[in-house]
Amino acid sequence: MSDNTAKANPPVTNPRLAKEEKLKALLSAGHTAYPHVFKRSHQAQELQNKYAELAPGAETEDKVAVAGRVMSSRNNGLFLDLQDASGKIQVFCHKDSMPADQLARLDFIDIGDIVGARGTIRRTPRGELSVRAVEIEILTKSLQPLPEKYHGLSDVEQRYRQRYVDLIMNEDSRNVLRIRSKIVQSIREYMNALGAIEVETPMLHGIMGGASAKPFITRHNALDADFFLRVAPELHLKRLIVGGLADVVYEIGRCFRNEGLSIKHNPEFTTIESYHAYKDYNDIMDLVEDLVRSIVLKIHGTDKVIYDGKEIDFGKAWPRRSMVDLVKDATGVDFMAIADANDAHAAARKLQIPVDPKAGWGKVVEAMFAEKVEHTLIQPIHVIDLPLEISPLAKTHRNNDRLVERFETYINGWEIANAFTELNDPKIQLARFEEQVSAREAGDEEAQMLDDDFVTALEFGLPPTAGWGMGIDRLTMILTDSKNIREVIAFPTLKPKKLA
RNA sequence: GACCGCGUAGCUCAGCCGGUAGAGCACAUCACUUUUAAUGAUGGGGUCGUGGGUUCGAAUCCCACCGCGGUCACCA
Repeated sequence: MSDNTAKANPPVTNPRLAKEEKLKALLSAGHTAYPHVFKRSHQAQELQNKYAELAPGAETEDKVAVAGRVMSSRNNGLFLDLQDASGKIQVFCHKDSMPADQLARLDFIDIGDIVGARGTIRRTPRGELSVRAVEIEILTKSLQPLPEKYHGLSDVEQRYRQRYVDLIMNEDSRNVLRIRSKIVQSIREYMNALGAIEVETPMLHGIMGGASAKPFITRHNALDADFFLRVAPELHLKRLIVGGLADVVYEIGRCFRNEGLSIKHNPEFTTIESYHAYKDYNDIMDLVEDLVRSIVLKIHGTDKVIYDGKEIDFGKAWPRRSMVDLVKDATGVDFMAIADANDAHAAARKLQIPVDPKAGWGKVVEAMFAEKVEHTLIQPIHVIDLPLEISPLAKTHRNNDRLVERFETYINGWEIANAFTELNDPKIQLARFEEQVSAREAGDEEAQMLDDDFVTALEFGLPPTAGWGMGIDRLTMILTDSKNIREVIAFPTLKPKKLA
């Protein structure tokens, strides 16, 4: 208003308030802070590529229009660094190139604002490709101060809670999520090329099944019913094979497990699961190996990847070793020579590995594997022929009734994929479900529930089928050298901030 | 869930054997028209995570709580 009011107010020094003041000034000067559109001619990286050979000091008449966020400003706005989704380009705002009214707009522009600039391409004598601006325009006024330009945003909590700030500031964060997108896209392309069809099955399940896990429970009001958020899409996908929808179906989507968080576990995570009629687990081993190798090649251009300083070689043929053999290599104990659970427990005690006293032979073997073998499996390997006891949905091994035709693929000591020849005998499936129910009643919260309708589906007839699932988050971690699963998830689960 | 560590300005960090809070960036004003973390001068900005305790006095010591990270346990 009057000069008096202006003088009465102390100078605005809070960065946030200063931006509000500048917004007001911008509006009173007759500009808009949020115009509807700006016609760009190029992205920054396109120009960097197109003019890669332009010599320092060279001026062109080539007119371009660029837009992006102002990441830094030097010499009083003479040089602005614009960042767009492709990269960066400098905007050069010289008084000799800009009409006075355009030059005056610089007063309203802050670091963090999104601006558009029109002008000609040049390379400065110091070698920086620049747009010599004739016109400049605020496309979006930013009201929040950006983190410090040199160190950026490093506070882990804030990076995840305000991922948009992290993405503005950290190219590494942008790259990880971009690679994740490419991985998912590569999987789709691969599956579609097989003639598979992509499907979507329910996330709200009335019965928990498809994996051993603790579920989230939620409520549908109108139906007055509780639902489980799915722990796996498995049982629905097999129903689609029963229905003959396609010989190969796959789903890429979220699963939810109500368990602990860790650098390898987020409560919601993404898997691909796929089912293949008239195939067995041997076929799936070939498929998983070929698929993963092709993704690695597409992402990295080589079949070798460095994770945490270790080279992982996806190129060589992946070994196929039985779980019991691997345990034998690591411990000297041949569990196939051990007939019953008591002897298995005795062997575990001798190896000083704690095991749940209720565990049967199969769970003891699994515990030995988890303790002695798992972490050593850095290079890709298919661990095959797992105990039946821990595999209620897999078909009994054709040569050994204590085992199933199942494999887990390990890379970097982590289970990346899990697959089996599907159990399709409805009577055996019913019996396996009943064992799960008993385990549940005995206190095993992760045991599955009896899915009657799934048994009915099997009674209609599931063709010989093999299926598999793969954790996309973990694969992405390995391919982006990420040490924490939260890095590969745009918005990882965090405890909600309590309101004061 | 258990244990260990961390929480100071918008951001990155000092300060922590108790004596009433500092730097750089950012912000404001000024100077400067070929910079690259631009530069120089001046200035403003803090419930030191929250609550309680010990003390003449607490960012600093103690306790509880909240949030985050790491390790372990369960799990993909």
